[in-house]
Amino acid sequence: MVTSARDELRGLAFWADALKEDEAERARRGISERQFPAGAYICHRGDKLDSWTGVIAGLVKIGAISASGKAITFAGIGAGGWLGEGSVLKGEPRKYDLVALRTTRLAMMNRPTFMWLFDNSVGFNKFLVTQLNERMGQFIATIEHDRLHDPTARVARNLAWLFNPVLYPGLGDHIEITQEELALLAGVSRQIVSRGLKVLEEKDLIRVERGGLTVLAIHGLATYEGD
DNA sequence: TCATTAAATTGTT
DNA sequence: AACAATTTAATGA
Repeated sequence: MVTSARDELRGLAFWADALKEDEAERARRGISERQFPAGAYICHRGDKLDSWTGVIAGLVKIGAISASGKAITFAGIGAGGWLGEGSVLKGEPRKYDLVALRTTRLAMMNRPTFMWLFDNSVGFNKFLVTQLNERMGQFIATIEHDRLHDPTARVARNLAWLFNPVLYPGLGDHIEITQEELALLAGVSRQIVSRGLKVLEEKDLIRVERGGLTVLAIHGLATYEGD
């Protein structure tokens, strides 16, 4: 049976649907896979990692270390998410750290391929604009709710990010993430996550399972502000 | 298939 | 941070 480049890509990049066959072929050739063990740094701030990066399986934390030495999480990226288009577009060094929170497989598209798609593919650009716009909205919302000190609300927000249906369309309503990993994302202790998830479950926003959870009301999660 | 053991995850203090 | 309880995975009869 004949499999097109687009079919091959579809398994690891949902945006391949928006590409024409020759574009998909080019994209596939420019992508290589790498694997990182749990806890490994994928890149440090300042590195010139000029590859556009997609998460095939696993979980990646985007964060930084502030001047005062505190670790800050900007976002968590689950399977199906792509990141780094900003740094690749501008040819700049990364402005943040990437850490694999668990064993993670990444698809890395080299810069020439990325730039070629950027210059030639309408479908690819549509995807990029959507992605950038959605991320922008996410950060605005973060700033708006800057005074979110209720730890449960922070957990809720980080969860809502992971489930952003625009950024990660392939994802269902279920995700496999341990409470420990969620604690690393939200920047709170595992105990807080444990209690927080129970609160959210009581409010029928999620259903807690072992080694994962199911989201029942994504909007409620995103707007949860505590009591 | 079932029982035992080890490892991982979660709830609590 | 440490501990106990619970669930899953792995192993071998």
